[in-house]
Amino acid sequence: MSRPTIAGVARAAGVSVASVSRVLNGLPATEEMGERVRRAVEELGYVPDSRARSLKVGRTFQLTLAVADVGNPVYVTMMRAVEEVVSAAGYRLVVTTTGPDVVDEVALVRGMARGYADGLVISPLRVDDDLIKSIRECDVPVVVAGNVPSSAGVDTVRANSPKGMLLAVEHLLAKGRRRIAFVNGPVDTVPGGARAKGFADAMKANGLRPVAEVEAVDFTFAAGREAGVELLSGLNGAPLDAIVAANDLLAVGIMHELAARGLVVPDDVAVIGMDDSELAEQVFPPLTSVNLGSAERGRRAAELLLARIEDDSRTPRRIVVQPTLSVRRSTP
Amino acid sequence: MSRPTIAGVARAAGVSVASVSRVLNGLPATEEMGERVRRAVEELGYVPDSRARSLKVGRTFQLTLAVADVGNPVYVTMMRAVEEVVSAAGYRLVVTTTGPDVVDEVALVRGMARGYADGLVISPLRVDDDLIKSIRECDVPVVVAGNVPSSAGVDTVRANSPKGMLLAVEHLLAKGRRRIAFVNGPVDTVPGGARAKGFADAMKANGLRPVAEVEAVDFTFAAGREAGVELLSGLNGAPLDAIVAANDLLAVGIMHELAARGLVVPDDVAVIGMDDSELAEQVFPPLTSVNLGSAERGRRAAELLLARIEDDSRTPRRIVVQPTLSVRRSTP
DNA sequence: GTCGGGGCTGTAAACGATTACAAGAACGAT
DNA sequence: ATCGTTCTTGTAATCGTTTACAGCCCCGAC
Repeated sequence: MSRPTIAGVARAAGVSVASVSRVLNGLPATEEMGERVRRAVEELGYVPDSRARSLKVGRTFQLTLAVADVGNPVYVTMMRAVEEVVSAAGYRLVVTTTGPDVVDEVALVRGMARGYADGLVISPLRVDDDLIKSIRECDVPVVVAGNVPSSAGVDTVRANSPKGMLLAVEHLLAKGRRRIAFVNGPVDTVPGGARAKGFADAMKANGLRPVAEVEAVDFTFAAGREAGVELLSGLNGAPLDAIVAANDLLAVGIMHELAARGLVVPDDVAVIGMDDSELAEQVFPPLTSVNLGSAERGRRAAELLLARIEDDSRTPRRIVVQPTLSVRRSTP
Repeated sequence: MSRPTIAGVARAAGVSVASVSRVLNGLPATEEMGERVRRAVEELGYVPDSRARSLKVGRTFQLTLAVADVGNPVYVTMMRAVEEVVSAAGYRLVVTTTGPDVVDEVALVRGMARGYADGLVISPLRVDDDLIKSIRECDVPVVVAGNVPSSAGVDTVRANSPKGMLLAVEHLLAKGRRRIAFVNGPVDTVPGGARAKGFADAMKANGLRPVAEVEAVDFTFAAGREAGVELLSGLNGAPLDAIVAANDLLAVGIMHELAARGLVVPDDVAVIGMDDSELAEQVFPPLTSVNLGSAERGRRAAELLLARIEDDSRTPRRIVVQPTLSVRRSTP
């Protein structure tokens, strides 16, 4: 009554287990052998046990994508891209979420050694030495979608935040907006840090000083809204005509707070987000957003992972994908 | 150089593999034994291989959640709820996406027999006899988050769409809107079918006839926008003061098309979505939406799954969770 | 007719854990 | 001193596959 094993199939077909295995894996066998085995398989409804199989062959044909927060629409873009590449290569993709804490990320990477998957793409929110160390020591290949120091010696695919910030700031300038505020996520995160620096540099390069800067508690919509409150009530009458947000969710949160105060986007205040996620085109007005290439990063990360699985001796690569600006109606 | 096995640890500690296993699993052992084993484990950086372990014990301690489209925000709500329950019970959650085709769903369910996970929560978009059959024959417990005929004899947790539609229609009526159109997703899907019937009944119960009905090609934002075009240009001047959409993404797509034609929500046309996903509060104006209890359905589904894993002989349960209405500003 | 070679096929040994069973040690009761 | 418990530890079987190796059969060449 319970699940048939390969031994059961062998018995039913009157052949050896080795032959069953061979037929199932497409190794040479006589026509008759193939027929008998296939019939027995069909009859018993046999399905090979992947645990036993991967124990023996040492591969699971599963790849893992780990992201911090499934609610952030930037990850769905990335997820789709990764999924496409890995499934074309014959792997299943499993997605897990780590949450915002680096200890959970470390635990996840360490856990990969248990043999859950053949490789991991991780997009870490926070990075510390422990995480780097665990990645380097990990027995399965890991590629990082995000920025880690090149000294770490791991495969990475990252965005060019500074360039992205430059696109944002210069777009605003071109539209005549010079009183720019910045809403960032936590600056102790990888994207938060990169964007803080990128924004500061972009402003300086254009001889501007930010009207205000506020740091949201995380990269969520609710945090954006709160940051909007803080920003707008902290102005004390200082003029403001544009806001750059560190991601789309924050931008959207801010837009709500602007609306609540009767300010209209983009006439009174222009808003630019980052990530160019699906959300950017869904909100109203549609959000101008810096496309940091999430889809391409996902694709490249997946390709890198597959290549490393193929050949683990390759020297680590560091790919950076360039941003573009998706102009929509939240800027003039 | 390669990964240490339990045998290596045993050798290093000068004890037997059985003792190592026992210590690691918290079975009784002397203080000294525990100490030696732990030291060897630490020293070698040993991590048990989960494949071997689950081959032997017959459990993977992984649970799978399968959804049609990770881009649909209703699933992130559900995902969060499921995650919470299963991780509290000591399981890892892996999320996979099936796509819109029933054959892929069937393949997924059949594939569960390979031992990837100890159980499955599936939220199928389309259901046919094959799918039901594969669920019943599946060697691991499956619970369906969605509507399947009670004759199927499987655990299900479903929403009460008809009741939800009633809430929507009666809310509009209470606000004085009587010229109501309906935008549905594909009517050959489970939610599409349920909502079509629910809407028709709700209208009839209130003595109303729909101004128009259109069927989008799927449940995405883009499809909503297209459906909006079709709806609005097909009116031929018929008066319209409210639209009910079968989910939030469709509703948002429609709102964009309304805006493009200079119609303002809710003054000219009220819009109601369904699912009450995070998107509903993120768009502008915030979307009134029927909360079909995705979070609770996720939670209940996960609990049902755990219960069935515990005791497979329980008779199948069918839970239905009741809707509520989240009133926001897209209705007057 | 014998021998060599090339395919198929079967037997059995892995893979890395858990666990039933047996054996040994320690200890108290008689 | 002997016996019986109880507690700890080790040996070996087992989970369900894959695959190295050896055996077999058949065929063609000498």
